[in-house]
Amino acid sequence: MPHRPRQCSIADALSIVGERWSLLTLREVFLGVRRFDRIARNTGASRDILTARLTKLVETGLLEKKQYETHPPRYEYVPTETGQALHSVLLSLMDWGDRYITRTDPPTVWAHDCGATLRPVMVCEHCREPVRPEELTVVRVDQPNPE
Amino acid sequence: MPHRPRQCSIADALSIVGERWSLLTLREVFLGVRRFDRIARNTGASRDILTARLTKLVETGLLEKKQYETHPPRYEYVPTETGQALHSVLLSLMDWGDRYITRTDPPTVWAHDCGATLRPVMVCEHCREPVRPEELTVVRVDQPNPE
DNA sequence: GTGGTAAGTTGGATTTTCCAACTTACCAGT
DNA sequence: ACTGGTAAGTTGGAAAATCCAACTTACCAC
Repeated sequence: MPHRPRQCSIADALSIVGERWSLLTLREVFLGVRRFDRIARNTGASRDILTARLTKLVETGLLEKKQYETHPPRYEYVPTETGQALHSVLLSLMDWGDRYITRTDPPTVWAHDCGATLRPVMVCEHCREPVRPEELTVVRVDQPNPE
Repeated sequence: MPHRPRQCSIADALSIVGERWSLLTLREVFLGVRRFDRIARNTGASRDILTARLTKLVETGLLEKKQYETHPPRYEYVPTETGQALHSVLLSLMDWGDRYITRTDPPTVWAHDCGATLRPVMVCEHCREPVRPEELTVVRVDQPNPE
């Protein structure tokens, strides 16, 4: 019986943003840093790899490469709707890092338009209660290896 | 003036779970698959890399390695509280993948204890409204490169 | 003419990852 | 007793990804 990996949207997502520097590149873009040199400095990615990542993020439709000057040609990278939608993934990861890894004062703080400092909470759309892992059950899942 | 990368909890988080196979390994653990061979098959990770990842996840306190049999010794990996807390990051990533990448029927579906199929939504803890990127402002952020 | 900025590209070294085969130790069936 | 299967790795060598510093092109400012 052949074995295949589990079919899963997490794996699909990681095939787009799972390589090193992709998510930090998006972090910079979300913070408003949209040009090559600055993204390179702020992330620490080497320039050749950053070129590859930006190209991929453009090809996969997360960023758009816009020319903001013609002579000489200069570009900036702006998020598409698909790219924007990843913001909550980064907020989620940031919140986890804040709580369990960094442990000092959060290095980055966002304010919500409601006036409060943002504390992102994941809730169930239906009942609006926070999602706790122990209150979840798998309904359907790809089963690559029958028991 | 020396350049340093931005100090950030996303980077801190990725230093723990940003390598290839870490998040898929955690996905399996959250789905209840907690033994080496099965995790290897379901993720597709090669065995040596999986060994390294599991070791790191144990060392960083996301998983606990429990012996469930002594002769011969056999182990299983169970999430700690820190590990559990990553579940919402994976839900967030899964939701993004479902919506923008996979586009077919979601391969994995969770039910919430309230009875509904889970649709995870990120809200502001204070006002309980969904977090939309355009309603956020950076309050404080490490500035590695002064303008 | 000199220096600086922006957005890359290049070559070569280093590090990670992949892959298949091997190991140890037990159990189950014939 | 022998054969096959399972579990949890370990090993050696090849392949791929990443890192790094230097180079390029084209403009502008002094």
